[in-house]
Amino acid sequence: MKNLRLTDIASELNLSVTTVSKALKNYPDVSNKTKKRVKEYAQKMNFKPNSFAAYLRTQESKIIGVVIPRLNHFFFSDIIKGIIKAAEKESYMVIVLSSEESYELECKQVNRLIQHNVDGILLSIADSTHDVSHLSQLIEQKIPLVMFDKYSKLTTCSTVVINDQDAAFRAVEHLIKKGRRNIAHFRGPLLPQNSIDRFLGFRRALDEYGLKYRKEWVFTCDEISSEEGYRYTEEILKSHPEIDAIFAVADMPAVGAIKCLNTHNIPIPERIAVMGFSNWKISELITPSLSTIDQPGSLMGQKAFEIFYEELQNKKKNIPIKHQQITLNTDLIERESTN
Amino acid sequence: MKNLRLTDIASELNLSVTTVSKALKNYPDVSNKTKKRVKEYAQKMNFKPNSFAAYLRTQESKIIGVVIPRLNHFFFSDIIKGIIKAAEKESYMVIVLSSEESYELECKQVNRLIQHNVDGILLSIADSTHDVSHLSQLIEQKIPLVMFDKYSKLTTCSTVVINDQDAAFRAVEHLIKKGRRNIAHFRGPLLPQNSIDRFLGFRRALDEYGLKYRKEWVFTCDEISSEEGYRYTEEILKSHPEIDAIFAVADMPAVGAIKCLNTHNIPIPERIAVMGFSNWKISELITPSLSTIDQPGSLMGQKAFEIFYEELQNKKKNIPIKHQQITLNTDLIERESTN
DNA sequence: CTGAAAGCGCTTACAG
DNA sequence: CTGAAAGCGCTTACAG
Repeated sequence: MKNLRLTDIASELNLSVTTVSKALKNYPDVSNKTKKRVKEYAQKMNFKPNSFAAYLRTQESKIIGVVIPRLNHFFFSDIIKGIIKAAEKESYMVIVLSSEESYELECKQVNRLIQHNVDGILLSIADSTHDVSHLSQLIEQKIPLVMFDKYSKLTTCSTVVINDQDAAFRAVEHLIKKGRRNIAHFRGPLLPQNSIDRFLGFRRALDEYGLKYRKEWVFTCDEISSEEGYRYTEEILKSHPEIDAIFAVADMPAVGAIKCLNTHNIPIPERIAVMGFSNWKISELITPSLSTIDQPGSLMGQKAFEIFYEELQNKKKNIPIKHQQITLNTDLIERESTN
Repeated sequence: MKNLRLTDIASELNLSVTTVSKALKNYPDVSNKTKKRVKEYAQKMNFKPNSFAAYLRTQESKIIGVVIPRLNHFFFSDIIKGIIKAAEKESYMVIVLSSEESYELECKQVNRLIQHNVDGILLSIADSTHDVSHLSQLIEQKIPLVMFDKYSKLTTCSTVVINDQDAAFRAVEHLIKKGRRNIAHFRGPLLPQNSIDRFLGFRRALDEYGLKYRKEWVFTCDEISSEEGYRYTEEILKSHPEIDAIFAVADMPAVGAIKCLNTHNIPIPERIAVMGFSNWKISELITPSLSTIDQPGSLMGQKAFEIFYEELQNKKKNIPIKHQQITLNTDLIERESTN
């Protein structure tokens, strides 16, 4: 049982391939009667045009590529889910590739996708990406590019992000309102915009509430791992006993902090409150449960696809493309670790 | 900058398209000198043949489809990672689709992949799949199918699995050796083979160690969620105070159990020991950390791809396909929840 | 309103 | 050893 071809339908219905093709695509110069016949038969036989053959003519592959920094990462899985669902609605297939947070691999994956003639690329940049010429190249080739979550300000393309600075501000403000005055920050790596923005939100909250910024209370998590969170928390217990709250750039280091505090029998939040960022599943399951910022991953993926699709339609109609910068809302989730 | 075509290389080197194509594919009837010229130029220009055009002749799309029951699920992400890495080595692209544990959606996704001319399908069946004709159809169409993790005994295809019964046996044996005598089991849904096998492993351990099986100590987690684990643990505390250990079909219900015991200040493992299954990241991060069975997700994905690739090569050479049943090893991870 | 024909970029059987 | 030509399954400009 091979997939049905236009030729098969044509000979079955005693029509030409041309007419069948046009009927299926609703060309105005085909009689309604013929259209009806063809469509009904195609429907019955579950005919789908061979996308590879179609591509050769239309240069549209009906495939998009997605490049994310990590595959086995809850937040990105959520985004992928949103992308795949949105893509399904427009009969798009999704090829997923990972940069493993490596700049070189990111370049390579982008090139692989170009070679495979994807209609567009949705991408979240790797932490180590310092140069964006592989992305500018996409813009030049007029391949729609949408960046999500982790983006670069240097690339002129549409983006779907959250307001990291604002969300971080609210997270720290929450700690301050709970009476905390000596707040440490586990920040992310130096390069990515969102770890910078979360750090800036942290600083702005200190400023606005008249708390002094101490750079020795800022710890850099290059891996954004629970191990780093654990280690820095031990350091805090040893060398900075005055610290009464931790705001982490992500849930993983926050979970590491909680693990460390539990191990040392330090009461949370009485002695040290902990605030995460992302609202991974784990944050509600650990004891005590972790207060955090909820990021709408699936929605982010969905929006990213929708923008790509809009840009593609405009490109086909030769409408000049206006890049969009979409900022999604985040929610502060209060749980036991700060209450 | 469009992708380079054979025509471009041919005109650049004053050769025919035919010769260029043959040179690149190492046909014996092209002179070494020409081959060298062509290959060097192609290398320099980073030429990759357009896979869509190639497909039309060879019927090979260089794309495989993967269908998993859930996208944002740590274990499956791990498998996907293994698949993508292995696929990359053979220049294969991976299209990922989700069945969301729904039989209908699984059928639909398999059909979408066939329509898109994938060279093969790697699949883990949905919990609700009760009929496998959509899979038998693949075999009939000679589209290689490899099932991983969750498989059906009714489909004649290669599989990559773990020995669930044996792993479950060892998990329960571990609890028994720690002195537990009244062991509850949070089992998975009734249909999937691996929840059946884990249940059978549980029973066999009881039998071999002379413990009585009590069906009122078996609780079914249809969603395999932490919420179910939490709820059943409350029920145990209320109605079955003699229970001194829980063996859960997966980490999530086990984590729910720990959450519940923590909330009620029940000491773990002194009063109740808890054993999970899968070794998700979360299991080492909660307090107390969770003893569990480590499943090699990434390796499972890798093997699944490799088997598909082998079958495809054999199919091309018209070698009859021998299906392989691969069983990967699991490890028992002892952590605080049983020690 | 319908259809013959060209062409997308490859591969490969065939001719020279 | 090299190349002209056919053909994979579509789409679409063109002819009638």
